[in-house]
Amino acid sequence: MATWVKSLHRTFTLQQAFRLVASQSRFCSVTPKENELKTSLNPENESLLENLNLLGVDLKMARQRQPGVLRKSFTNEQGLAGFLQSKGASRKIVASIISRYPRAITRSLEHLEQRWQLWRNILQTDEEIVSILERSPESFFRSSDNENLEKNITFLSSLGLNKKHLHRLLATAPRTFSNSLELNRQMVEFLEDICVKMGGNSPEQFAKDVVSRNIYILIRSTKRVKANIDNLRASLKLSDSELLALLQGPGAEILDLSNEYLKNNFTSLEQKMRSNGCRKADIKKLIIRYPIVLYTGAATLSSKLDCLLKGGITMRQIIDKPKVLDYSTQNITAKLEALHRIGFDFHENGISILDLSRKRFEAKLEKLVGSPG
DNA sequence: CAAACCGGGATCTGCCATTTAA
DNA sequence: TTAAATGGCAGATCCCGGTTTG
Repeated sequence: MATWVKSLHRTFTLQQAFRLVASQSRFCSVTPKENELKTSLNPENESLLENLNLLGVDLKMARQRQPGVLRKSFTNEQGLAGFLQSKGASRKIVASIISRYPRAITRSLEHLEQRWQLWRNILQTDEEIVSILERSPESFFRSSDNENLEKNITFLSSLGLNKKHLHRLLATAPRTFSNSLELNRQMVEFLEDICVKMGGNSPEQFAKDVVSRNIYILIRSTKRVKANIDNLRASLKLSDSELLALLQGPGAEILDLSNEYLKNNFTSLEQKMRSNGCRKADIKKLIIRYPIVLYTGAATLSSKLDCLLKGGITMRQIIDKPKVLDYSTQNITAKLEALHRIGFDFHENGISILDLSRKRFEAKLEKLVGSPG
């Protein structure tokens, strides 16, 4: 009874009252067999199921994800639906949200209103929030702790992240804001510790730089990030200052990769380069200058390198100009073909031309054709 | 002027396991 | 003992163009 009373603070509809009576009478009339005792004592709420059905919710999916929600006596599916629709979500979106994260229907209007406002402090429009909820309902609904959300915003701001950073963070890694403040704090402190241990003198700046360069870092475990840092340091034999510079710079982008994936990518790149006559120093140089090379899966990277080598480009040139690896194999192939047609000489002219956006490349190509040389 | 530098945009969730709360 | 809350995991690039530099 106590829990019922507690949940009564939110809108109490006639429908919900009816549902209570219905489920009680069902409870009384059933004489369960022993092996069915559990489910019969706490069956799914029929009128809730009906409600959800009317909303277009995929019950099978909801049941599979959070079965307990379907057994609750008091829920707020209508309030939630109305709320989301008032923010511009279509019926279909609402149904999809509830199907994928049923617990959403346990939130009160008051709570929803408050949480939405907090998100609106960072995101400009309701549409933007709706699109994030559609993408990832869990990020918004998994935690019911608005106070914690508020503290997170304060905390992240205190790191020196400005409005634009926060926007990017919430828009692309919304889970960050549902983390407990403590978890976020741990990651930040972990990063600051790294900086201090490596002899850096501005740990706060370091942490801020890493977070703003890798917006996914706060939804990773410190264990994972630590393992990646340790592996990078060991496999590249980095000094403290080298490591610090790498992490504070472009290296931050690969810290959130899963440990095995990063390790595999490194090993396979190393092998590939060795078999093409590179030495340890070459490998180190490439990765330090262009750590994102490790972001690419082994198979993809390998065929990309093959494509370049086959096109008459040397490993040496790639190491000196790693940005050419930015583009897809397909893109590179097309450029190589176009350049081959006009007899472009990479030895003479370098490979910078490959590291050009489509527009710039085409403009360049036109010039080369127009004035041969 | 071209080349080099540099950062940002799109996207990045959905599930499972464990801990905590009622 | 449930359900809620929370933490953590695997997954796996490409492209563009403004600005600075030479």
